[in-house]
Amino acid sequence: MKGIEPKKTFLALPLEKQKRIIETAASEFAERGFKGASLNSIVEKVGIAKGSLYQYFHDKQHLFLYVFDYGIRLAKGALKEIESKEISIFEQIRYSIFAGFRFVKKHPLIYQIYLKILFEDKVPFRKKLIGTLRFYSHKYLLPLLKRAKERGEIRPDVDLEMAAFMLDAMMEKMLQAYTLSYIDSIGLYKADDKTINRLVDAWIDILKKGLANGGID
Amino acid sequence: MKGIEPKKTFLALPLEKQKRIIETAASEFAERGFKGASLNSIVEKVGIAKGSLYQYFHDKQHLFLYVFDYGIRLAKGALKEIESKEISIFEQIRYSIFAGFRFVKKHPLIYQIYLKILFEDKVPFRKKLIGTLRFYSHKYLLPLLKRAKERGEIRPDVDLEMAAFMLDAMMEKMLQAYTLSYIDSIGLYKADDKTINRLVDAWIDILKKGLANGGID
Amino acid sequence: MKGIEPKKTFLALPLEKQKRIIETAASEFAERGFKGASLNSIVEKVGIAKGSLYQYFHDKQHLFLYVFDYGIRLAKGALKEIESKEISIFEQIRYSIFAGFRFVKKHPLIYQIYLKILFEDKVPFRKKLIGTLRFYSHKYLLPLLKRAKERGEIRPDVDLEMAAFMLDAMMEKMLQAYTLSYIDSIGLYKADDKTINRLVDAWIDILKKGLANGGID
Amino acid sequence: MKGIEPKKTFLALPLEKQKRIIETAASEFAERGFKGASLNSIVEKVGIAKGSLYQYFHDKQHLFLYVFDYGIRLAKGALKEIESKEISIFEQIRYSIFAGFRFVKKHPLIYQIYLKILFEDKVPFRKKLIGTLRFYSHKYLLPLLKRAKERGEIRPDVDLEMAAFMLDAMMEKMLQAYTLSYIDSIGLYKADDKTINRLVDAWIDILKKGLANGGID
DNA sequence: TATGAATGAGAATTCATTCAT
DNA sequence: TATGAATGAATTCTCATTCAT
Repeated sequence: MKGIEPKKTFLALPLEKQKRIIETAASEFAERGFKGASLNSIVEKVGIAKGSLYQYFHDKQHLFLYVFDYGIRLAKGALKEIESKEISIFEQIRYSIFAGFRFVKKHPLIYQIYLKILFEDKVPFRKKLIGTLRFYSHKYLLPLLKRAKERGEIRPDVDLEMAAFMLDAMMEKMLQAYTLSYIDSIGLYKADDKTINRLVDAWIDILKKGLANGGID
Repeated sequence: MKGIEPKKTFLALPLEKQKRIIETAASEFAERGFKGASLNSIVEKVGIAKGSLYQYFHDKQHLFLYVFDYGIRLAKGALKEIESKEISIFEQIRYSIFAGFRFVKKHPLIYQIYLKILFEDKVPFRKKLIGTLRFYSHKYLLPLLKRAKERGEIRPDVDLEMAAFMLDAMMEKMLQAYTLSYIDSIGLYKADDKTINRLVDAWIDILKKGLANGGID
Repeated sequence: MKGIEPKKTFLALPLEKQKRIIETAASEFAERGFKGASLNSIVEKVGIAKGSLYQYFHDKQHLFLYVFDYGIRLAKGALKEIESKEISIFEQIRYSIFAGFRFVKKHPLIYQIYLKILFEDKVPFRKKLIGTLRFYSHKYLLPLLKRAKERGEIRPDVDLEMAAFMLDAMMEKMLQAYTLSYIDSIGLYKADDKTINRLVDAWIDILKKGLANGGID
Repeated sequence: MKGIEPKKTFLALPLEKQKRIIETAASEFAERGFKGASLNSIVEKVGIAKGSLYQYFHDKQHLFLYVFDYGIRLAKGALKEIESKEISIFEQIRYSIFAGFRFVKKHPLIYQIYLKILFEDKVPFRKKLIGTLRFYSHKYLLPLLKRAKERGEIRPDVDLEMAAFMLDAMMEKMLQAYTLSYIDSIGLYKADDKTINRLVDAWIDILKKGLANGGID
């Protein structure tokens, strides 16, 4: 992605300070969205002067993009490993979901920012951002499913694109439920770890029945 | 729900004027989100004085909540009819989805507000909103599924809460795909009417295989 | 000139208050130029809230243009009467100069603003402004000279455009000298009223010798 | 002039570097005026650190004054040669004008700064600048005219101070017309080279008639 | 009850100046 | 001597909210 470089002043900062700034900013964006976030509030929390932030980032948008990009890099790493595992498609899906869970547990703000931006109109670069980060997207799921079909794990008459859409929907929803419950304990679905496990198992079960060759594998 | 009552002055207004105010506000909130929406802009479009708005609603948040509540009431109405239809659970689901489509087509702003607000702002505010919407999967879908199980349309070992969650996720994602493509042609999945139809068909098909008694049809 | 209307809120103000605002703004623009003028400073001097100024004028530029236009209207009036007087061209010139003097004495800030703007690049509308207000410009002087030539007051071989340019230069310089000395008593040319009178007389004298038919009238 | 000395560190710099700094600063001041000029922008263009500029000059104002003074010295040099020429006063004037033209063509920024500053900012600042420039009409023109009168080239009854003022005004206006048309084609008087030549000729002609001994040539 | 002018806190951003290295 | 990061006051402008009429 272009135009997300911070000024070199920022990169010259002690890593500890860089991190403090990014995480404070992430927390502000996560809580208030792009428009709502206040640079005033960020500098105050970090404990630097207003002008300093502008030594580090060209403007609010650049700061946001950098924080977001930082999140993207973290997220991409989290899913990489699974693709190559020699396990059935259903196991891959299960792993992916739990990789997602681990990710939002470790970096809750990043996913929150993603959720915030998803439907905020006036983030000028919204389309680009959404395209960049769909946690379990076509790009990730469809190849997985195709290979599974070739291996005979999925019935030949299954509409793979449909299946990818369905998986995406489910996985993202689960992530949302997990995140929300994790972050502010709204507990929409009483989504504690135990319940989540049960949901995932039940879902994989239905999936198998719906997609797998020969039904109950 | 508490705190969403407008002042009495608003309810004393001619219905036509009430409607004009709500719909203008809805359009502003849909376009700019809660924080971004400008009361200035609303009163200007409606053609009333700024002070008047404060005669009708205590503050911006109250106005927003009332508009949102208004949307909820519309949505509930749209689903009422289906519950009573004497058709299989899978047909009910199909009907529900298309009812949703018709709804967002008829009241695009309402759904947009919902999307905007889904992850916006401070927790207590959001909690109230989302809590309201759980009605869909728990109060609407779960009873539907329970009755279907009783009628033997669904395998006895299916985890109904899980299934409700799954249906909810799918329907919401479809609505999102439909709405987004409808509203600003982001078209994450190129979800034109034809594609949507195909998705729904394929999905109902998988659902049947996953949930229905008799397994692989 | 377009786009110089203040908001109606401003026009609804008591005339006394309108005047106080315009004159305070004029004084600020005169002292600091367009870029340098501070709205903060203006509202503080006037004793109104920062937001109020924005109820009156769309932005800094609109405020400036209004103040400037207000000056233009004053200036145009000051020169109108002379054109029609039944006196020799040299008397008309003398009258014009003193009309200018009276004007800058009465409205010193207006002329100062004009001088400020003359060479300030970043006033976006600079070209238009300069075109609008050249105190003794071609548009004003050339017709005067043409009629004088027709009446035989000026030698037929005089290049009128050149003469207009020359008159313009002289008159404007005199105005500047007068203004500067009047405003901050720099006294570039010890340009007190007496000296100014002597300068004007001597100059008209040279002019007659240079331009008039038959030399010494 | 007091207060325009740079710090010793600046004078210790290689001449080439001094020049680069002054000319870059001149270009910035010319383009944006005193208030508008950004030290950030200057140091960036020159390629030195911001702190360094403060090693060389006490502050922004000192830098500006030094740049301006540098221009004055250049201008004085340009006029030196003419004074000693053994030609009639009218020829000297003609030469002076064209010397001025050549100067603004060679150092357009210097003259622009002069124009910018002419009426800018607080009085004491300006007083210093304009005082400096009076040298032209009083220290340069007046002696020229006195000698011409002694040589009998000018009528004995001519008010020389007045004449100096007049010449000054004309020459400045011509320079302005020339510069403005040269710099940004505002072309108040469409003052292209040809027109300028015609203006100068016509003007010298009128001057002769107005000032010269023997009157109507 | 309706109005809309007034308010002032708060937004993002700029920039001359300082100072530790 | 040279550096450039840090500062914070100042800039223009927005907007929810109040309140006198």
